[in-house]
Amino acid sequence: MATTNIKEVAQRARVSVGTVSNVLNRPEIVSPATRERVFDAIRELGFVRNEVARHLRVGRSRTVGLIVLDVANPFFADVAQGADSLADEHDTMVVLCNSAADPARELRHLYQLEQQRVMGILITPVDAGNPRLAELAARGTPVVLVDSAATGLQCSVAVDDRLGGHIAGSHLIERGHRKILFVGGPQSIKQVADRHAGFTSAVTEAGDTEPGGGVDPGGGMGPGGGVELVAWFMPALSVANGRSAGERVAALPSGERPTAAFCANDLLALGFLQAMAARGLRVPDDMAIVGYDDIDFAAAATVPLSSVRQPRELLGRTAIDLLLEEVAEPELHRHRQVIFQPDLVVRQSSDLHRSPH
Amino acid sequence: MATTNIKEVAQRARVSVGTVSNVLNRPEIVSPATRERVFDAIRELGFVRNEVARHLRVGRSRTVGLIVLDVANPFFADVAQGADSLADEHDTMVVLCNSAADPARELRHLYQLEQQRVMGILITPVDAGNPRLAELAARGTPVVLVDSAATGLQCSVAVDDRLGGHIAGSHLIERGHRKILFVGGPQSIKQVADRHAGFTSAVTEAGDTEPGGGVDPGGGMGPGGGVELVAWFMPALSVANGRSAGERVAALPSGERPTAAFCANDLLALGFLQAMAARGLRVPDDMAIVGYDDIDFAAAATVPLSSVRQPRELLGRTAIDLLLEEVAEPELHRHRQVIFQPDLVVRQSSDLHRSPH
DNA sequence: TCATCGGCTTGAGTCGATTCAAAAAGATCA
DNA sequence: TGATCTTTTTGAATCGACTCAAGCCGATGA
Repeated sequence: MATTNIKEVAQRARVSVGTVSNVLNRPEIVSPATRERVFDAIRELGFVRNEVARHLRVGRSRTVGLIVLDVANPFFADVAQGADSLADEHDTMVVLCNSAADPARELRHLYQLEQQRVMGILITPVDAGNPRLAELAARGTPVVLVDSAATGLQCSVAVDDRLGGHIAGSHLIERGHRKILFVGGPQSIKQVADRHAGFTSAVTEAGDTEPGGGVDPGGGMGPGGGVELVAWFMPALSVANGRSAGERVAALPSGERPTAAFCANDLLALGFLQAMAARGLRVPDDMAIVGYDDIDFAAAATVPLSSVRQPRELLGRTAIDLLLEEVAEPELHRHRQVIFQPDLVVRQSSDLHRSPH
Repeated sequence: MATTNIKEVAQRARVSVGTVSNVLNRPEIVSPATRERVFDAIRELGFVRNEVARHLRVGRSRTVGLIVLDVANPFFADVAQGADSLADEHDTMVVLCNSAADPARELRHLYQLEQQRVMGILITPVDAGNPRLAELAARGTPVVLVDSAATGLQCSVAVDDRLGGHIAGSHLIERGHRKILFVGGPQSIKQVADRHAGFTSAVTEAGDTEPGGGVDPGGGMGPGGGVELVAWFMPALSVANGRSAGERVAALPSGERPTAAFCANDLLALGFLQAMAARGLRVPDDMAIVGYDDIDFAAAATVPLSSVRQPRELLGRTAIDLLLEEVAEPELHRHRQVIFQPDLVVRQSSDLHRSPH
């Protein structure tokens, strides 16, 4: 380890360590001649400042942790990109961590980041009610919830998932579907629960205006005159789980089979779509599909996918913005909950103009 | 900032700071009674060890930097996941950084990571010949090249890109194509150059055995009896660039238009495929397509995409492995270059059995 | 009772950069 | 030339945890 330190630089430039530090941090207070000598020494020795020591002394870090549910999901990649771009403008580094929706991994990352004394943590929590998050904040590490609304104890940026679910539901009902499947992930994930709730509410409203319509919003596949709803909660929001949900649906007798599916994210939807193709069901004729997130691949799918769009990069940027605001004035800071509106991008996968059956 | 330190813990437990440190690092040498008292104090105060101070003192960090060309590309997400999983087993943290194929961003990240005195850096360099990488290693931060072969100055893990290009080229020629387009990214990216070179070599070999075949491997669209090759190098390996290449090709008169395209990665290929659909060209009938990386979305595309598959997670795991090996015994360590073999997954996008024309 | 020994605990010194009061050097003016 | 400012530079103290030589203590054996 041939790491040069500030002391060697000082020796070489024939000044004190204090002066080298000044050159590094407030060059304007050092005389030009000295400053040049120090710069020369830095260059000759290949000196790179030890940020660890600096951090220990000043107590303030220049890195932010971002913990997401799934790095392999392009949605989060875009959120991360948004966060990174704004952080960069503030000379701050974002370290991206993957909880893979596993509470134990999430906890480990939280602990590691706290040990590192990062400036703050942006997190899409596995479980938004996790008391550890509040404890973290209390111990001095600000936390911003991303894609998940907070309850006042911390800042958050989110997209209205209930509204998104509602939009998707209304769209499918409007297109004439009367038996609709919701494909979700673990209900403990708030996004899943909210999208499902919004979706259900759309169905309920439709049932109210439906003449003689009996609605079954809860799940289960009972008979009923109005809109029938089934909900399946898969163990993860992945392509593979979407595929297995699709296969399960395709195996149903065509009379019992829903005519449309709303998937809680695009990965599920893409897997679901693959299963349809594999089982010879036509999309949207036999099965309409709406996804969520509108990742770039949604438009490039076997059948271009309708999807609820969220402002992905803006989510990331706003989260960093809230964090920087909190760090800049911890006293004055009032926690804020920012909520964006999603919108639906209709593509071929749900765009059947005639009513099915 | 209510951060408790080891001193407060010591006071509360009525022991010295040295003892608290011992409890933290070698609990077995502390008597059970004292140990318990200290653990109690830690719990009561909510003490979390300051990794920054620890790192400064012991000089060794427990984090590794991973700089990739594009976090939004699922290929790199999978590499990162592989790295993360092995690092986790060694109680080490991976911080993921995105260079976005921009040398300036890459440089900034290298600098930040060196300042943080990370244990080492895994990087998919924008320019593998960058002398900064060797300098970094010389100054004490080990570097492992990922998805890019090194020349002996450092460790590397890669997949044989020339071979991958060759496999793709042979496949298309075998399927009867005689006018083939290569869609690449910046030639400065080694993966692009190698895939192109391998691809060209496949064509050249085919030309040699072709009766009377004049081959034009370099690019340009001159006439010739054998296999004709065109190469377009787009500014980035993205879906958008693939789309614009596709539109450009679709605009050609059908006589001049290639019948097949090999794209340097799947993002390009997916964009290219979208453009074909938009312009009403059938895949694979009017245009066969082969991509590279075999990301999960390739199989889910409008027309399932043939693609050259790489062992993505294994790349990441192996990179961490090499790094840990180097860090464990810096003296004994001999740099190694690990190379994996790619293979082709044939799907519908290139699977036309009759010869085109 | 005293010397010896092993098991625990102590606390000063250290890692590298920053800070700031104080000293030194330089500039200005009478 | 000396007094008075102003501009630069200095170096000791500091951040929090780790290390290790030295000390303490109780037990054991003579």
